[in-house]
Amino acid sequence: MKILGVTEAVVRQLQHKIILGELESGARLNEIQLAEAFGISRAPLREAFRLLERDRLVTSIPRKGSFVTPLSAEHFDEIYAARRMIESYSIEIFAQKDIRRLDAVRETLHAASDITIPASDDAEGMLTFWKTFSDFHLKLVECSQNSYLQNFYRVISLNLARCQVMYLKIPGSWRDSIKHHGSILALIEKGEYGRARDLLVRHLDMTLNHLKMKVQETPDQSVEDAGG
Amino acid sequence: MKILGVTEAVVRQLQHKIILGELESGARLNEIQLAEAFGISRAPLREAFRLLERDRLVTSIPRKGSFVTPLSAEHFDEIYAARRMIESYSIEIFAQKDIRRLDAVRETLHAASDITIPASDDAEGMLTFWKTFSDFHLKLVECSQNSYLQNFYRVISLNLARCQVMYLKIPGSWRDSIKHHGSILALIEKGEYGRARDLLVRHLDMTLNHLKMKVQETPDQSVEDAGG
DNA sequence: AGCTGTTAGATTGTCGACAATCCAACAACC
DNA sequence: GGTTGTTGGATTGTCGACAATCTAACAGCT
Repeated sequence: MKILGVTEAVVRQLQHKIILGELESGARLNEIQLAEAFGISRAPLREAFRLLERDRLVTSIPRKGSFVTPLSAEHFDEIYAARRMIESYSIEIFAQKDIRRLDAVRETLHAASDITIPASDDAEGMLTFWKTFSDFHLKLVECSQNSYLQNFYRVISLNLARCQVMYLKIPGSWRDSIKHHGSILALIEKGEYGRARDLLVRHLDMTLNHLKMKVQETPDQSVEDAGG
Repeated sequence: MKILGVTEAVVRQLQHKIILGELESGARLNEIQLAEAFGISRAPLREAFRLLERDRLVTSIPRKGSFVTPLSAEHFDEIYAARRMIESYSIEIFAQKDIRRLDAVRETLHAASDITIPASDDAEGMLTFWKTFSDFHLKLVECSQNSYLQNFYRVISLNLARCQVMYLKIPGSWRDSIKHHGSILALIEKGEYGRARDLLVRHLDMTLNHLKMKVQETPDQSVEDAGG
């Protein structure tokens, strides 16, 4: 129970709803309705919209309204291209700066290898599951010691989460991911940055392909009414 | 004279003030004072803050206030590293996708070659000067056809502008820049992407070095009171 | 019938006021 | 004298109401 921080709480809730798809891609976000639903006034809600807009989860059009940022198949390519770029760069940084702060990365990987795949209706489980995996890549990017990149990667990561929620249902591929992550980390530790980079890119491409296949299978999702 | 769009107008004005250094790095942004100065209420001003926060020009700390995002020498390195990464990537995309949409890039370059260096007290001139140059790089990034990258580059570009305002006073180096830009474009058009990339990186490194030298020369700036 | 102007409803934009919180100066105590 | 508790002012957070704007349905005209 929070004493204060209405905006913060609302941001987190909306964030989760958008990631989990409870608020559909492109859905209108009615200020009055949502304010009533959260039991707050419109002022902090609008603040929350701006924060979410910063993370590209919400798109506001002046005098028109705010919407859940649409996320189509083309965005998958963009997101993965951006990931490829940033994470490749991060590995290059290892080579250049000889950073040895991999403890945090290793920890996140360890956490990931223990986790179990959540059921499709287990929203909270899905979120922690996503967070665990995204943390590995995030820690990797943190090693670049570039705050701009970290910010950017956070945005990427959040939107990636929206994609991955669809992908989560594919069994087995997550086990492969954990293996890949381990191999990448091992290569970095051995100083074989080139091979680490290659494996990373291959891993990302594979994940992207799986994701796109999955989306092709289910071109239209059942529209769920999130009003009540 | 605008009929409506208070927030938009305020955003632009604050943006310019921050870029030009009229609002000092780290300066507190008092809501009441600024609202009065602009002749508006605090609501749209706060909205403006959130928008500027998205662009990393303003940093808000909950229940503490909003501040002009500090920009120290370390940020120069981060910004230029990010530029290097993104623009290198953009050139790689040329190689992969064989994009031939360079007309826009060429136009911006042409515009840049005509421009004259503004006087240090000519604020408007400085802004258009910056915009002209940043457009070249922005158009380059647009060729990547990745909206995430473009958004990110916009943020980079805005913060870069803050750096470059300091740099503007170095005569001659801008002429070099124009030459470099021309050479890079020519290499891309000839399909020599590797050399284009190398020149770009060299150009960025040189600019960064000039910038850092300039900053070293003037370690403390005269603090200007922007309150009245 | 199809198009355009009007109008009513809904929605966003803005405002001024109040409540909660933070900060700094001052006083009391060890 | 230094440290801690208190108190007042300043500032941010939140609210409800009004104004400006947009949307869409309806009526009137060609």
